[in-house]
Amino acid sequence: MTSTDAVGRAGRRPADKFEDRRRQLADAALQTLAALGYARTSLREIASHSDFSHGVLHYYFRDKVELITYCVQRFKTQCIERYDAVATHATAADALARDAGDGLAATLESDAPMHRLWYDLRSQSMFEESFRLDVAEIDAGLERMIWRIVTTYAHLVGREPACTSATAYAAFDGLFQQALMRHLARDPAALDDLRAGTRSLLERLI
Amino acid sequence: MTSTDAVGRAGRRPADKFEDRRRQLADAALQTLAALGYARTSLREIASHSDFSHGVLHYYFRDKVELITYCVQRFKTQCIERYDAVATHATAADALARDAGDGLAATLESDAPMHRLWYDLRSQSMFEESFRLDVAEIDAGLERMIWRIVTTYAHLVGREPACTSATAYAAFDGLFQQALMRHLARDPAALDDLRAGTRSLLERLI
DNA sequence: GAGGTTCTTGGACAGTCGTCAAGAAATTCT
DNA sequence: AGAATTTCTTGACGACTGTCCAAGAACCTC
Repeated sequence: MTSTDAVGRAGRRPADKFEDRRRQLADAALQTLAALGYARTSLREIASHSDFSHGVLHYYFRDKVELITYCVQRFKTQCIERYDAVATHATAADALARDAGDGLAATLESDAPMHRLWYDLRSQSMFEESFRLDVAEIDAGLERMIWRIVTTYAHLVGREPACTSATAYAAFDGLFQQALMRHLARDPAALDDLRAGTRSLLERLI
Repeated sequence: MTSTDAVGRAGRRPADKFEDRRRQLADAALQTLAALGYARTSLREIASHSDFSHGVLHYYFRDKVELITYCVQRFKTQCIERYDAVATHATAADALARDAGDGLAATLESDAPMHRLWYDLRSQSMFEESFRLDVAEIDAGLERMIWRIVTTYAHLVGREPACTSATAYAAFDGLFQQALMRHLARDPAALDDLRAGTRSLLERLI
């Protein structure tokens, strides 16, 4: 029976193989979620985006909840790594503002499906308590990234931030979300407005 | 056949009765959506929140898409009416800032399920094109409301807004969304932080 | 290569979904 | 009042869902 018990199996000898397969399946699930949204993602749809049949999902995950939770956590680590890599080694304030705006616009354009998945999952967390912890941790990581940019910018112009970390993140998050929606609606000005808005917010929040 | 054709029926004589019932069913649907979220709302669940059985939904709506679309439009009119009623007849800047923060905090606390439905539907609109138009109109109405507050505040302190209407709305929307999530997670500081953040943003954006 | 373990498949299950149609019930009209 | 029409209920349908399982393929060790 242990051979079909994902939890018991997870801690065993060739844990690498087992965990690798979990990651592989979770990536297929994330790809499906980003394409269809949470409401329309089924296990068979996930399996069809992978190299396996739908039955294998219950060999590596106890049930759908564990799979989705694992996906959210995996998504979280990817986000944190990504955002921790955002370099803020600019030496001039306006260069930093430009780089920040360009960076946000670049990831919005290239990773739009991933970002809309993030907002979808965050909305789900308002209905499903089981998602809240992971979502809150991702949010905290994003808030730290924004705060690093804001404080660095402030110091480059010889000032201090004039708002809390939470307020700064909320403002940038709202800006990014609006830009994402407009970009998905094929508004050609969405990216430029995001760049301009980033600059405007940076100037205003310090 | 016209008796079972919702579209053909809608334009007939006692159109009031027919339209009233559509509104009644749509309200039951909105109540269900606010409670369960979009992903878990089924027609039978909606009917159980009304005084009718599930079959009647297809008498008043062609299919589920038309029902949900009708709900979004109805939700929109309620929002626009509500936000157009937000009085900005304060005569002092700090009184307006306080009223705005109190107003946002009050509706967040009393209508939290409705607000999380809004963010849920807005996320869905990033996946389902059919929602985008209505969602964009609600967003535009919200943006106008925020802009009225910002401009009124600016004029009360003898200045002009220092950002675009879109940027101001994005910032306040992000602030409100963060506060809503924290409030739903039973963070006792969520409402106070929303009030403080509102004041902070008003001061910063002009 | 044989035997045992691990992995994967594909089908079956019980339940739920949106949809529809037949007829009962309620209402309106004459 | 009865007839006609509108409104609503009930039960069914095919499709899809998450879950589970028997069977076999693939892999490894001896």
